[in-house]
Amino acid sequence: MTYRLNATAGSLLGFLHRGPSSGWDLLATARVQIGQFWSITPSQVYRELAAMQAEGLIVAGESGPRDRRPYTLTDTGRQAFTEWIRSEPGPEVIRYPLLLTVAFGVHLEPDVLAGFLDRHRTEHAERLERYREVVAVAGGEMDPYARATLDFGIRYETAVLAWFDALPREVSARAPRD
Amino acid sequence: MTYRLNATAGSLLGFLHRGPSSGWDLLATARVQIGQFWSITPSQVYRELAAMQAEGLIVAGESGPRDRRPYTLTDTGRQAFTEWIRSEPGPEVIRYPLLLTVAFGVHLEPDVLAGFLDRHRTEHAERLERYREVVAVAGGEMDPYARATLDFGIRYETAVLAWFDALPREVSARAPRD
DNA sequence: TGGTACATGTAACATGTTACATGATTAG
DNA sequence: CTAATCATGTAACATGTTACATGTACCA
Repeated sequence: MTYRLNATAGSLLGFLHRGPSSGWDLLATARVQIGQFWSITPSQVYRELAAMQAEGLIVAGESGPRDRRPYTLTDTGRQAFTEWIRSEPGPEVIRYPLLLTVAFGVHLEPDVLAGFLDRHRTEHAERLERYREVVAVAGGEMDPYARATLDFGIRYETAVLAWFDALPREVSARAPRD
Repeated sequence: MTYRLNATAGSLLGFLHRGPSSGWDLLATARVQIGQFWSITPSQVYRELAAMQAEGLIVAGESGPRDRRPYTLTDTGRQAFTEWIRSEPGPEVIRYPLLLTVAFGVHLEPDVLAGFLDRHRTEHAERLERYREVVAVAGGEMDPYARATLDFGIRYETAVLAWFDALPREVSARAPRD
């Protein structure tokens, strides 16, 4: 029985297949590649790396400049990753506090709710814009898997924007003042 | 400074505005009303209820049949809820393990990945079906806020299904066997 | 009258978040 | 030479998950 990986640890191992890398770099990579649907904080990265090293899934190399400590995948780690990636992915979890606010919108001043909706809509629009730029710039040479997850992001943001725009006045309108 | 609520606790207080209710019933209500974008387990409910009672946001009534213990909102609780609902909703969090699997799809046998995709697609299709039925049955008399969150679910599931269907063969196809 | 679903909870653990501490290096 | 950023990490806490324990009421 090998060490049971959680999804965050599994992803880190996945990135280590590309070669040795430091926690800092892994964090940056993760944020770019899977950040849209799998958030990761620095603490988590270092915690998982420490745990995985203790289990022998990775080994730390000599620390380089600025204490950069490159981690390398071991055979045990490779095996653990393979096991993880082959296991049935767990259920999707969406936690969208804005929707809670909407759900209890009766208890909220229309102006306040409208403000929340505005800000969140803007954020989604910006994200969509960013994804589209990535496709425009790098779309051609992306591998089909990365491309598929990016496409998910684009479709998701598009759908969310359409939702914002279809919201009935009672929900989204600021109270008229005159 | 009143007690700082988390979103789960805030939602429970929100439901208590409709009248006293037991933990069990709150759980059922939450699963129906906000379960699509805010998962809740029994443990959480009882833990938050205990904490909120300790803070005086709610009071437990006489336990009825089967130990049902109805909780009632206090004025302090009402105030805490108002404060919570008026606070800027936090960022959205999506955690979709299937997308991690896709992202690392290079390391996975095509058949296995195709199987995962199949099962998840089915689940999304079923969910969409369920939402549509709710609209068909209760759509008319739903309040616009509940309707808006349900609409979010419908648009989300629709977009996800479209994503599944647009996946390129390299990603979604089972290896041809012959 | 025996099984099933109801109803509340506790304990242990896994994961995620926030805040902070520390020192190294680089850019201006 | 000094401020900003890089890079690693720890500590404390909040939240979420899983497994289990306990007893109650209803229904066949």
